[in-house]
Amino acid sequence: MSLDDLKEKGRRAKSERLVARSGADAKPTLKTVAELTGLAVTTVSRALADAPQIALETRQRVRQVAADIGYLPDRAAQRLRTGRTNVISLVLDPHEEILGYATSMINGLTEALRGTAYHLVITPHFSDTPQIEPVRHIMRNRMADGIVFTRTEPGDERVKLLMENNFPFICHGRTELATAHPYVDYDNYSFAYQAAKKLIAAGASKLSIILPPERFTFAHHLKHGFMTAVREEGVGFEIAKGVTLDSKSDDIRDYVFRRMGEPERPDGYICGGEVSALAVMASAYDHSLELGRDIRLVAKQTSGLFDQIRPRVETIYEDLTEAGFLMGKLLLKRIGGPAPIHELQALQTV
Amino acid sequence: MSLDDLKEKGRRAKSERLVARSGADAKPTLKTVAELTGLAVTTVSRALADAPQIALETRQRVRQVAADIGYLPDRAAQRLRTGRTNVISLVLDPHEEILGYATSMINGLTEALRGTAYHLVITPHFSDTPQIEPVRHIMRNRMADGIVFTRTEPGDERVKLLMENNFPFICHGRTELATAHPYVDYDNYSFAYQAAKKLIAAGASKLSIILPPERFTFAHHLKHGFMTAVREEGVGFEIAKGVTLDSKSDDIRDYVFRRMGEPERPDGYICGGEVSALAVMASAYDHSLELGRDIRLVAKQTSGLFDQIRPRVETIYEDLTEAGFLMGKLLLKRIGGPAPIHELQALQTV
DNA sequence: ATTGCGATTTATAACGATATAATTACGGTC
DNA sequence: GACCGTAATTATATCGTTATAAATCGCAAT
Repeated sequence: MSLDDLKEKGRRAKSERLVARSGADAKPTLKTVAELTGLAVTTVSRALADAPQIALETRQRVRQVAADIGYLPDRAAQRLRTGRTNVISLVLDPHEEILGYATSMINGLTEALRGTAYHLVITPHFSDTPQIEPVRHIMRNRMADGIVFTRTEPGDERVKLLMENNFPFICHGRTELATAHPYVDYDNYSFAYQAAKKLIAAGASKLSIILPPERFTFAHHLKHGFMTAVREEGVGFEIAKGVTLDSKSDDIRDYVFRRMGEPERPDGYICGGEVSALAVMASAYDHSLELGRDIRLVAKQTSGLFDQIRPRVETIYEDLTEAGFLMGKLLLKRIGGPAPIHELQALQTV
Repeated sequence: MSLDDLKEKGRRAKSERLVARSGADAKPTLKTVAELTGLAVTTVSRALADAPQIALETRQRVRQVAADIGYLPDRAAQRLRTGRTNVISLVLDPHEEILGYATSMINGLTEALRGTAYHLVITPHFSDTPQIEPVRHIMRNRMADGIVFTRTEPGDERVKLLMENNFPFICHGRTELATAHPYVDYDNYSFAYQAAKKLIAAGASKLSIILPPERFTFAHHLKHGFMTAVREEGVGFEIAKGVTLDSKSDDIRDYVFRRMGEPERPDGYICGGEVSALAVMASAYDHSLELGRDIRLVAKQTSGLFDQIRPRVETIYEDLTEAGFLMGKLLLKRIGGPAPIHELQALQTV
């Protein structure tokens, strides 16, 4: 086909388009583009997919026309035909009400998904059903191309299930399974270790740490880092009993308040979350104990919140937005092709 | 479980999948149910839809078989055929970093959507594109059956667009347009009014309020409530200049701190958000001003955060989770059939 | 027996995309 | 000019569902 022919074809297409404009306000489909270009639907499809068998010239022309009329492929049709959903599911545990936890993750994820065809679907996991249910459901019914979840456990059933079925996923936190799996984690060991060292260096003689529920892997990491530090320093310590970072904040405060009134009370607290840190501060306040003198505190900071808290508290930062972003990117890499797992792991430093 | 065990399990899963191609383990479709019941696909479809033309006995039998084999309709196919997406889009502004704002909304929304066929998709609205873009995109390309958005403006373009096109939506906050539209709002007028009255009753003589950016309707409501109260009481007042609730929290603190060092400083602050309230508290602390004596504060509380803040701060509660829940329910009602708009409006009391 | 009718069920055709197989066009070779 | 191979395009079938139209059945009325 000569250049002139192509130009002619283009002109024809253009005028037809003007005619069609008035006729159909309807949503443009491949058929629309096909009619405008005078090509077959199949050709248009392949042209837009940049298939090498389609002449470069044609590809460009199709691309142009598609852009002109604002053609966007129908997700449902693509999904039905290809089996790909273009959906990433974020399984959220409503217990994670730790202020901006979910928000930060979501912001990071959407940023990672930006410019891709992927949509982010929030799948709640209601407390009256087993943790694994939403994951199984998404996988079995192909509701998404990839799953993101959090609060990973040492022998996490979700990880097992997804690995067995070779289903793309990424989780925040990691298991203790022998098999490697994709994850993004924060170095909670170092967090607790360094927090303890800081407290001790500041003069604390008996440390206390409030841990997450024991079923989560990061509870073990925190505990391990904590124990290593206190043993190295030979300092007194205790682990908060009866409350966890998941407890209602009032319960945490009640516990800490009570403990502060007892003999041999701890004088250094490590808090893995912002709310629990505030609860410790409130307890100290209610006991008229002065922070930084009677009681010391190192908290994990995941938002800008503690910049406004007085008296100033020593914090160590965990970037959850970045974690979300990383998870998104790694998951996309995994979905694109089966990337080697060692490339799908990331440990954020303290 | 050992590495080899996992690998073996993986292999098994893989081969099962291959064998299952046409077997009973394949994802069940209408066709599967049709074959099992000896009925036509059409009949099964209608039976599951509880069409009255299908014999009751048949309906029950189909329902039973479908349940037995765990049949679930394919969303993509349904969407393609019916045009309904079974998706609700929540358009999120990443600027809404007001701690748990988004999380609360999402929790409420998922609770409202629970048990329905609707999925919640998070659509971010990036600051480098016009606010209306994601909404227009969702509407034009039928990416969702309904839209939820927040931070409504007096002449909100999104509301106009969606109303004009009769597209189901609900927003948090309301416009000042002549046309009624669905919304869920909080009574910010009363909030500011009552907050001011509380401060005055407690002895404050010059009030200050930090407002949201002026383009949002609720900024006007807050201002109006505030102004009404201070005029009624004939007390001094000012409106924070140069900072809004959307400002970086450090900037808010810097502003308040500076203002507190100047003559004729306000002695009563009204904060529409938790972070700004903390910034005021931090400023007071940094000036060694005592809260409740030198400076008073009434804050809007949307989480349990302030239960842990000391000294205790007077707050007025806004339930964002409930707002999300309400929005979900009202939107579903609107989607189900065109409910009269007056039934789709809710004003949460202070 | 034939017709008609309501009650059920079924066949067919789409929705919009893509994978696969088939077709056309074109230049070069003998 | 017939033949071939490559490049480019097109036809057909299909994903799983539902809307529409058509068909079947049993039974009563004629």
